[in-house]
Amino acid sequence: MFQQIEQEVARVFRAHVRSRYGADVQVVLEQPKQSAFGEVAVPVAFQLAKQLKQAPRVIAQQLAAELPAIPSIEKLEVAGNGYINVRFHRGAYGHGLLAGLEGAAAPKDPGKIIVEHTNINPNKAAHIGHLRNAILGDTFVRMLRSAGCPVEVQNYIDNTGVQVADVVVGFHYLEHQTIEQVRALIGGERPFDYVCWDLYARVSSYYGDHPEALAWRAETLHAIEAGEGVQAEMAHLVADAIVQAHIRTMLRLGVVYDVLPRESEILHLKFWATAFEQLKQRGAIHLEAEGKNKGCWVMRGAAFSQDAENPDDKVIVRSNGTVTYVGKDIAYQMWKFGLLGKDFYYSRLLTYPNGHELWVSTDQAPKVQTPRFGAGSRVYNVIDSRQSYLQDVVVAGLRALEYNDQAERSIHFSYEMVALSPRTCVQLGIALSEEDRRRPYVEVSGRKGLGVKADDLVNELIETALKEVDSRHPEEPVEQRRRVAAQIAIGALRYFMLKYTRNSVIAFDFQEALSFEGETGPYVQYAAVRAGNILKKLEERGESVPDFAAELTADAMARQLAGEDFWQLLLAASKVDVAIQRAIDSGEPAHVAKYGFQLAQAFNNFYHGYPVLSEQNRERKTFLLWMTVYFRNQLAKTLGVLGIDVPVYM
RNA sequence: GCGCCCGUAGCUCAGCCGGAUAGAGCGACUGGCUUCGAACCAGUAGGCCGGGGGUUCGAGUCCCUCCGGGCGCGCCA
Repeated sequence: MFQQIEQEVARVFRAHVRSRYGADVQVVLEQPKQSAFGEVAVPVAFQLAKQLKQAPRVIAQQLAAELPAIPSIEKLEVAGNGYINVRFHRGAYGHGLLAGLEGAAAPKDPGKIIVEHTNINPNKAAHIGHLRNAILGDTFVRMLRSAGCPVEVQNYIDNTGVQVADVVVGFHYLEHQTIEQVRALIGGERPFDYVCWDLYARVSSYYGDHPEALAWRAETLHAIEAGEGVQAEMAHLVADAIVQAHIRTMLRLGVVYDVLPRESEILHLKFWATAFEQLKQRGAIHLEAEGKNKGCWVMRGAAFSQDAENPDDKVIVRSNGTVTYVGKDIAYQMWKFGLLGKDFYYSRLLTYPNGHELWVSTDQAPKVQTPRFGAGSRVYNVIDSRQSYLQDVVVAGLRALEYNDQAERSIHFSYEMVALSPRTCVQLGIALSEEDRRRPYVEVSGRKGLGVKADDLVNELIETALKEVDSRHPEEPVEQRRRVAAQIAIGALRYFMLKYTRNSVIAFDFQEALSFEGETGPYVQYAAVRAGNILKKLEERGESVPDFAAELTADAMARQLAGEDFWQLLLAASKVDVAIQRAIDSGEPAHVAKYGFQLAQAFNNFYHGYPVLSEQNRERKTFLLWMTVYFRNQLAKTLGVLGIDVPVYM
């Protein structure tokens, strides 16, 4: 509703400026600095001042006096040096919201959007850095879907890479385990992804002491690529089991996927060979005849490097004929846009509890009809900012193939790393140097096995939340208390990962993450629960929710919204879609989180200032109840976009 | 060396395309529970928006420069 009025205001202003001054301006609308100034501010007089050589204030006065009437607008006021502040017709606005005239705006670009996120090496348990990736990606997907965009969620699985090979080295060469023994571990007491977490760290440190052991890695990689031998079989076993573990971990946070494209199929279905041909034909890469890259197929550094002076070329195919990670990524990116002329086969990996199906790539033609994936019109790759150089190379590859539109629509949705606060390092028993102790944060290393595992963190959050829930609701069933505690824990975690903008390094701190007060997920959840409590209490008293549409006429709305308090509250609550759209445009899920927090603050204000149930005036009480229902719905909608549930009680 | 990111209240961070008096949470200090349950609310203190130049009607925001910090720059992924 807010958006529609904004569009209408901009349209009328633009048309009027064109006919009155013969100038075509893009009318931008702002939020007035102070809410008392009105709902929308139009600074168009400033834009015109230069062209017309007149004071902005004079132009603003002319515009305000002469602008054709807009039904949803009550009046225009000139303020400051030339702002035109717009005041909505409050009764009509409230009545419109009540009548459900929201109407989601149609997406500008109806094509399918692909969002790739999570993308964890399937060789060990997920850690908090992976959580930031998955939560950012998943929330962005929810934002896009909320705005009506069709979205496909991909989680790329590098099941044939060095990291998986290293764990196989650990099982096979260091521990002399057979396939059967590893299989037994998968169903064993200790979570398999935790077992691999430790083993991977051991293998990494073993390489440090015994560099000759790197031959084992080479042998294993070779076996994996050839698809033969016990190491290859073990690699599949390990990767598949770890993928299952990751999917379970992410499901706890409400993160689900549509398809898992795997590197093994990129290899077996010769995606690379196809891409290689295109790259060669179009001259995007060339065979280096001499120098340090002799015998390699390289991409010219000038194509992607920011360093104009002496750009280093990027090796795409090594002199031994094997393709690098970037090369494979170019092929994968081409597939995402439907530019490869090839597709995977798919098989169903599992069905989520809500019925959603998860598919995985395969190299075997299926006997039954399956969905198809890829061929998107816009691609977001949620990848940590440390890989921006490689992402630049991938985009340069598309450009070198003259897929300029697609290069334009390849978006590196980058974010900064999650480090640990020094305090949390000490808590985890990680040794710190004097220097580290003084830093605001300390980077952790998966190879050393240092860091916070995602499941450990979630477990700890649930235990902390459960203590609170138990103390407040000892009479409720244990199972339900656990469910509520889990919802609060996930709310806290998701909000924590979302409250920072993407290019801010998060210094993860247990104490902060475990907090449920202030600007946190539980604060927002609590507001929604409180709204629900009012309605629950109403029914307990034998009253029922009034027929709002029948009782709250536009006149009644106008009366109730005449006061500044209610009007500002309602206005804030009506802007969920505005906030989401703004967050999509700026690529910042944090903006939705911030909005949710402000919405909760607004409701807590309302809750504190206006006892709903004890209100004596009939119209006022009906209005307050409607506000309660409206707030609860808007809070729930915002939380839903953040991937956070509203518990039944708190 | 080159490139990218960051520097805003004691701490952690917001600040939309340059706009009106720079915001929030935490922490500190004062107050508020008669259950629509305080995981809350009200209030106080706290700022040369890293420094310096510029652009303009106007700069936390854009440009240049310096200082400080982080991250990249492999025939690893």
